Order: sequence, then C-alpha cells, then structure tokens
Amino acid sequence: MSSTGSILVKDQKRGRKVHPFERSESKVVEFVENLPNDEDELENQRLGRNELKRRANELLRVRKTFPVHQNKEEIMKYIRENQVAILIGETGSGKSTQIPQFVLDDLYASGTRGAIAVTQPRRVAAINLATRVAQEYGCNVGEQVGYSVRFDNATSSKTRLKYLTDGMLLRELMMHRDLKEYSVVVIDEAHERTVLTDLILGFLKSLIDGPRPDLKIIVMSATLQAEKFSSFFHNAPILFVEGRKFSVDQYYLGHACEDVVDSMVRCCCQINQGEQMGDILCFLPGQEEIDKAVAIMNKIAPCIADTTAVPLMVALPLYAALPPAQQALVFSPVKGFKRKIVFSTNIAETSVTISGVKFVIDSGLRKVKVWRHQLGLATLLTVPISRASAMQRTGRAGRESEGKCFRLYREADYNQLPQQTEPEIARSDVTSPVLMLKRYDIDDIVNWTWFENPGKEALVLALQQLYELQALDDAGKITSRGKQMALLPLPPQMSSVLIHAHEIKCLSPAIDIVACLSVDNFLLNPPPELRDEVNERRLALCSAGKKHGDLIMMKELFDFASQINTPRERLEWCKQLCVSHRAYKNIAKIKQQLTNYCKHLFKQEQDELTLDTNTNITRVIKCFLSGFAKNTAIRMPDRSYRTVLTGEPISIHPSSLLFLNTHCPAIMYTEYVFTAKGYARNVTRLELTWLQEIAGLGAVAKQTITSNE
DNA sequence: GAGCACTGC
Repeated sequence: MSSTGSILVKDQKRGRKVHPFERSESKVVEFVENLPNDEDELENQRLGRNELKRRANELLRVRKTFPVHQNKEEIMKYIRENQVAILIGETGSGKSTQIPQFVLDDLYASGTRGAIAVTQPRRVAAINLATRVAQEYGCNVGEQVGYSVRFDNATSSKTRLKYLTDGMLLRELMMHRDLKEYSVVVIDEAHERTVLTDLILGFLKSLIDGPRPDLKIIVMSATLQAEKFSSFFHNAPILFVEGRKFSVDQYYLGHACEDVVDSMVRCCCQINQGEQMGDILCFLPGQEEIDKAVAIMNKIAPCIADTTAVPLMVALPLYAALPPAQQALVFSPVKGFKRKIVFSTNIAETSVTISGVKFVIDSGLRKVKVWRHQLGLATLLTVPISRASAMQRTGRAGRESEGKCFRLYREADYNQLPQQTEPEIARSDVTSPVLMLKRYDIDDIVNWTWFENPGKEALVLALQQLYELQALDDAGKITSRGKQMALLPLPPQMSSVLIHAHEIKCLSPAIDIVACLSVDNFLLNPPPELRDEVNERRLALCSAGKKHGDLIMMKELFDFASQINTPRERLEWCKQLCVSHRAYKNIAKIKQQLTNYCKHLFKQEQDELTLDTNTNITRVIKCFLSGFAKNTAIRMPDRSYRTVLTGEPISIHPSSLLFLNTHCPAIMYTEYVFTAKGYARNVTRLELTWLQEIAGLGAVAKQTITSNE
C-alpha cells in the first residue's frame, strides 16, 4: 500500500475531518444538462407511417415541457426578422432539437426552398440528435431529417434538416462554395470554439456579406461570449433561453492544494462518509494522475468499508486512450451498498455523460497541447482551467437532481481564473486551415474574416510550410498540387506524402501507413509486466520494422491483421501484440476512403506495388521524407540526436520501436512533442545521403549533415 | 530509460 493510502485509512479510522472545505459565498450555480437519450429509441429500423406518427405524438407531450417550446413564438419572431440570431441557452433547454424543427416548419409554411444545416463538434452528437429529431418529427432518419458524418451518411433527396459535424460542413464549403443547398445554417455548441467552428463562422460571415445575402444564420451557444458572436455578425440580436436547472452547491478548499491526487482521494472518502448516496465524478488532468488515484482508491476502499459502516467505493478510470470495454464500465450502475467513483479527464466535461453523478470533485487542472510555430513542436502542459470550464464541470453534479461540487482550490484562486478557455485556434498549427482558405481563393490570409485571428506569425509560418510543400506558388496562389492536398482528408504533410507516393509509384503502401498514422493509439502501451514480452513479439513479427522503425512496423502489423480471416482470431492476435482492434478497424475504413479519393484524384486504378523488397521500403520512406523533411534529426558523436532544422536536442520516444536502437545515422519523425524534454514519435531510420537529397533543406542543415558524416 | 488532454475530414 502506498504511503498516501495508509495515512488516509488512519485518518478515516480516527474520524478526523481530513478536508477543510468552506461553504462558498458565491451564488448557487445554475447548471446545464444534455437531452435525455432513450437508448431503446436509437434503433435504426424503418417504421411505417402510422407507427412513426403515433410515436411522434407521444414525444410531443415531452417536447412541450421544454422552455424553448413555451417561448416558441418569440424566438421565431427574432429568427424571422433577423438574418443572424445568437441564441444563448443552457443545454437542458432543448434548443438543439427544437429550434431546428421550428425553423423547418417555417420553411415549409413559407414555401422557402433549401435545407437547414445544424453543425455539431462531434460525430455521436450529430447522429444522436438526428435520430431523436427524426422521431419527434415522425420520420425515419435519412428522410426529412438526416445526418452526415465521416464514414456515415444518412441523408436523401428528401432531407430538409441535416445534422452534420463541422468538419463535414467545411468540406461542403470547399466543394460548393456558396452553400446553395441551404437556406439556414445553425452553428451549435459555438462556445466550444473548436478550430473548425471558428473557421465556419468566418466563412459564413464572408458569405452573408457577399454572395449569400439571403442566408440565415443561427449561432447557438451555452452561456457567455454572446457579445463576441453578436459583434462579429454586425451586432446580431442575442436571445437567452432558460434551461432546466437543478442547483449545485459549491465548496472550496480553505488552503492551497499540495498534492492533487492525494486531496482528491481524501475528498472522496469524506463524501463517502458524510454525504448521502450518489456517485462521484472526479476531474484530473491526465492518465498518470487518474491511474494513480484509481490504484490508491481500490486499495484503501475495502479497508474503509470493513472498518466503518460506509458504502464500498468502486474506483474507475475514464480517458480516451482507454480500451472501449474498460470505458464502458463507467456507465453501468454499481449494485449493492457501493458508491461509484469515476476519475476522468476532460472527456467527461463535454463528450461523455455519466448518469447517477451527484458529486463532482474538480482538480481545476487540465492538459493542453500548445503549438510552437517557430519550432514546429507541440508542448503538452498541465494548466488551470477557465471559469467557464469550472462551471461546466460543476454542472455535471446536477443533471438528475441537486448536487454538490467540491473544488480543490480556493475561492480566491477561482476568481483569478480566466473567464474563458483560450480558443483552440490561438494555440494550434494552422497549416491546414490556411490551405483551406487558399483553396477558397482567399489572397489576403491575414485580413480574412477570422472569428479569431491566429496571429501573423502563425499565418506566415503556415504559408511558408505550404510553399515548401509546393501547395503554393511564388505568388502565394494555390497550385494544382495544393488543390489535391486540400481535397484529401489529411493534414497537408500527409497529403503531400501521398501525392509524392503516386508520382514515384508506391501509393498503396503509403496509403496504408498514412491510414495507420491517422488513428490514435494503434499500438497500445503494454502494461509494465508484459512490456518486454510484447516488444519481443512485435520485433519477431516485424522484420522490416525492426530495421526501419515505427512506420514500417505499423504497415507490417496492419498487413498481418488484415490477413487474419475471422474477427475472433484477429481480436486474439491484437491482444497478443497489444494492438488496438478498434484502431485497426478505423484504419481499414480510412484506407478505403483514402484509396477512393486517390483513384478520383489521380484518375487511375490502384497500383500494385507491395512492400516486398528493400528498394520499395526505401522508396516509401522517401515519400514520407518529402512531407516531413523538417522533422528530421541527426545522430551526434555522443549518440544523442539533434534536429536538422534548429539543432535542438531531441530524443526518441520510449514508445518507439527504435528507442533502444542507437545505430540510426539519422531519423525522421511525424511528431515532435515536448513534455519533460523534446521527443520524436513515430520514428523512422534514415541514411544521411537521403537527407542530402532533399531540395528544401537549408544550407546550414546540409552543412551539419556533411560535417557529421 | 519515459509515459499525450480532446476532437474532425
């Protein structure tokens, strides 16, 4: 047992109050809530007209209880009379399901042509909303009401109300630049400020000020930022819609928190001892803290339950990298005299909803990836959350009844937090967005209608990167190569790899590897006790990967998995090699999609090159080098690596197959992240001569290479 | 010899 654990048990036995919380002076929070989700109703079967109508009538009673329904006429008056309307409503208001239906009725009533698009940041949300609204509307999904997300399109010529991811709407913007198909576009969850929603807002503004003066826009957001949306759209009117509210009391820590995991475990014990039944949701910044908290909890909980008459605490982790089966555990209720405690990352803040939660404990921290444009490097930082985020986390305690939120920081700390989370676009690589704008023939990128301008430095470096990838010409206009890159559903570097692969006739293996790199966590981290064993197995299986590195190994593993006939055997094989089966299936889908795009793009049948010989492997690696020339490093005499571009020290990430291999003269990597130090991920071995062949590399880099030979 | 939050085409 860890020392933290034993101290805690002692404290519990003495019955000492371990956590000096103070009752907050501040106002009770009004929290937000998602729509109830009838799992049974999510079935995908086609129903007859009468049955559909009957069900829709049943649902109408429920719909009429929504606050938006009671204010329907007033809301619709605003929407009819204004080209742009900003709708602020908490998530229990039913705005995402009801408003689009009101608008649809209006379209039919007024005989207006065109459809309604409702964007969502996430795929599941788009699918669930469309399914729900189709039922309310009394049709099957894909008829009048449908959805469109990557790999799944449920729309038809009948569809007038379409829920789609914002990535999908951007794609439609690239293809049909005026969005002629739509008379109304609704941007939902705009407050989340994803890069893609921000881009859509910019495009919509240029549309209504230009070729689409008739287009109606509704921006829907949960609380705050209303003025920013309003002033962006020429002071559009703002409407507030009430949500369903349960109160959540907030408590703060009386002193600064020293060890967040320790404090959180103590707080759980205190709730377990002193509060009524109800599950606890704990927000921690990352996997490391979560695994630690779960381990401590599961050690001490049985002792505490044995010695005192309190519920047995059952601790469960939740983060995106967790296998689906383990993720599913947090959704099933615990039976008996037990209390479920979920330790989660930000995933439970917006993406995932757990029922039964009555208490929230908030560490006030999150992990954030910040892009350093100059270095072409991502840093991963643990930072304090914003006040908006704290409110959102708090709201998770009161979805079903009144709840309590314990914040592991002082009220004074809370008051110092920034109002809003910094929008993603301000800390991201904007190469891909800039390529989109260029594809849209925007000449002046810096003065475009940005909802949030990412800044001149970011834009200039993105333009430079695109120029180096030959997506732009000397005049800064998009080239035909750039147009091809913009069409592929990939980051520009990866698109560049595929175009080059086509040129030197090794498209098929390149697609496989790009597909592997497009999913997260194809290779899982083996648990420490199995690590050596799994590594051995992988190395034994992947002879080419052993020599050339991670990219080639992924290709080998993907090929092996594809050759297995039954899903059951494949699942077992994945387990043996600690490979994600879910990721494998996604790779197969992406491979299919990329293959289709390439056939269309290059107007040819798939080539037949395989990865049999060494020359082909070299060729494939050189394709990647064409997209990732900047992501290379050279081995120094002391065996460390330094980046070719800036001479920064860089280490091969321990998750790489080449981690132990000290014999690479040079390396290429698809990702450069800074945590404790600079790490190269997805590493491939290079020969120095290959680096010298790269035209785009600067003279300094070449000098380094030569002097090192 | 270390350990990456989340999402999208």
